[in-house]
Amino acid sequence: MANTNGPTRERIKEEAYLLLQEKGLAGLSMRALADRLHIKAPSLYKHVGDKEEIIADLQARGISEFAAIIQQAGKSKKSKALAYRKWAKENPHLYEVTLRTPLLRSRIPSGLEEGVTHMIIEITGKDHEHARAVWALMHGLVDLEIAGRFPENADLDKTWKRAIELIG
Amino acid sequence: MANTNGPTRERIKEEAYLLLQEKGLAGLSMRALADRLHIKAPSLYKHVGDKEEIIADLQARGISEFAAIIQQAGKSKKSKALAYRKWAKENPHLYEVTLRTPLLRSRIPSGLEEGVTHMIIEITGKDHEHARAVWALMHGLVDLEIAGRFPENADLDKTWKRAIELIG
DNA sequence: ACCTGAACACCGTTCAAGT
DNA sequence: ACCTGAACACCGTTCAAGT
Repeated sequence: MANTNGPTRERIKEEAYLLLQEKGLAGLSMRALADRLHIKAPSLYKHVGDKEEIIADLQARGISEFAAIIQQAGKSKKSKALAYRKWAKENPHLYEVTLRTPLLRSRIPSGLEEGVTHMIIEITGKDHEHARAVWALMHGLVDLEIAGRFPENADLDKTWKRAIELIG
Repeated sequence: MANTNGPTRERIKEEAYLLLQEKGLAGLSMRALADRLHIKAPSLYKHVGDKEEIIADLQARGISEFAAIIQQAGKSKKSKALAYRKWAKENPHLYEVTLRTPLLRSRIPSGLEEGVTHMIIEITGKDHEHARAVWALMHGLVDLEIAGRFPENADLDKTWKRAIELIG
């Protein structure tokens, strides 16, 4: 035996997070993850069910981080919106897993998603429909920006300013 | 020789489009594409440079279709918005390649992207910033809807109505 | 000029075998 | 209880060899 103690489930998920931040979603393979833990890929399956379990854990982490960031931001809608953008740009890989990958609802802690929805409704101060439209606007801006979809000469600060006016 | 005529580049790209519509982006592999053309995967490389060339072609097709759909829709912003939603929902795989996959700018016909940008600005009737915010809102709504991100009991018709009011 | 099998460097996952 | 090598069914792509 090379190791006296194998990695715990927590250790695996933490290492998956670090690997994601370093190499992105495409670089997060079971083999690469196993390498970092100094075990072989098949051994991972003694600790986690499958790769989806790892992805679901990262999504839960992303949702929690996101909620914390928005709550800590200033009270105005503008502060909240700019915090959303800042967080997404600073954590593009986590953003991709959390918001650009189908949500593994059955595998994340129940209540997590609902909590965030509730928070957004409180911030926007109106009903579900308005809250969803606001969220879609923020998400759309971030998504198109991360994907490099806006032309290079686009003034995105100005675009966000205008978007925030829209939802004011 | 099994075939007297191998597939043309056009035939390959058309078959790629059909395969995409049937099996989605994940099902669009070079091997599966070759199977449909009754050749082996390595033979594809005598006709196309690589898989990116095929993806770029699909993106160009998606952009063109999208532009046509929006132009054909009624003149009001509401009609245009609902046409956007309808097209995306009816062509989720093409939407994914075209708008959820990094745009291969260097490999699509020049002017295509700019043409669409120009069109959106004309429709929204204001400046670049406003047009981008409107586009982000539409894209965000579609993206979250396709990804199944809204709760199951969400009334999306109502959400779109509210979003359209926002940009009125 | 076009097509092929074999190969390379990858995936996620299973399983019998070892300790 | 945990780890392993070998294997299976996949990827995109290259290349020498055939016609």
